[in-house]
Amino acid sequence: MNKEVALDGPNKYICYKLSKVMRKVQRYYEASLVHFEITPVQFYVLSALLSSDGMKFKDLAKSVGIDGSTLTGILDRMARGGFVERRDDPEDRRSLLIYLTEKSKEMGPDMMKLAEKLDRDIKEQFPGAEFATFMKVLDQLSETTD
Amino acid sequence: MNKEVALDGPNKYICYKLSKVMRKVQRYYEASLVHFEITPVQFYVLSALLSSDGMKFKDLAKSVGIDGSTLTGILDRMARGGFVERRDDPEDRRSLLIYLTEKSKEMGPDMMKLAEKLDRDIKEQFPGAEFATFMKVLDQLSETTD
DNA sequence: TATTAATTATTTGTATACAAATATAATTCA
DNA sequence: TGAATTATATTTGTATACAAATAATTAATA
Repeated sequence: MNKEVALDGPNKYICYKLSKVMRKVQRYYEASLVHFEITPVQFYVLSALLSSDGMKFKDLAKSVGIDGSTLTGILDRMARGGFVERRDDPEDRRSLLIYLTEKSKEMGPDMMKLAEKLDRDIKEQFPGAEFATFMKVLDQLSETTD
Repeated sequence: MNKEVALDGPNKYICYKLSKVMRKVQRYYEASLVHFEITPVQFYVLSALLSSDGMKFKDLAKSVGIDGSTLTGILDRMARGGFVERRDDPEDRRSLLIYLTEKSKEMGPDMMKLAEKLDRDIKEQFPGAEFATFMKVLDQLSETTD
């Protein structure tokens, strides 16, 4: 009678739960951001540049917390989509400065409003204190300098 | 004086925080699991099979919550590493049954003990009630049937 | 100053992750 | 029964993600 597939399987592990929820939330973002023809990760990069346009490649990578070799590909696709452009750094010929285009400066605020709405809709499902604790633990996990 | 890179950037978005923490915790798992020559995702698959060996491919994909096209590649690498083998399903020639090898049945419990230790070390950093709330929200997010 | 070090971004290789297309097999139903 | 539909796993294409190797440039130092 019991067609259940596993007793616990991987579901007890923190890392497994995190990745499962992360992928789910990411697909939720994707479904809305697709109207802007941008991916969640590209939106994070755009969002960092909205705070500080013209960052060095290296600082941008640090600011979104991803590896430089990953960022190279993301910027390739964002440039192809007309969201950013690379410019030479006049002070260091090894370095690149990353700038938003007019298009992304215009679209950026709408994307941010959308993302904020998605976050509100998620938050809404929980008692305020519960979700605050959730975010607090998340922040602390992201900060610990292991 | 202020060389900070961004005022907030993407860091206010739930999805961004989740992915950042998830990647960090995953790297933490990786660093230990590498001694078994297995990746975190492959360990989740192994863990599902430890609960129920010989599952159908389709049920295994559902059980670990990943797309079938992703699982195909994961099983290729796990078979190459000697952790699993595919067998024909005698009842349905379209279907495959996935079995653990002797090697993975032997190593499995040690991997689980290790993962449980990693989880304890994470949990330990927080007051019990806080972490319980964190896991509760995580579970609820993973279950909502959006 | 010339050689060595270190820094910066890219490339290459491997591993997820998913959508869409494909091939094979089982099921439906006309 | 035979054709159309459905189910199953794989393949292909695109997008992260990171480690290691590379190319170009700058900094350090002998």
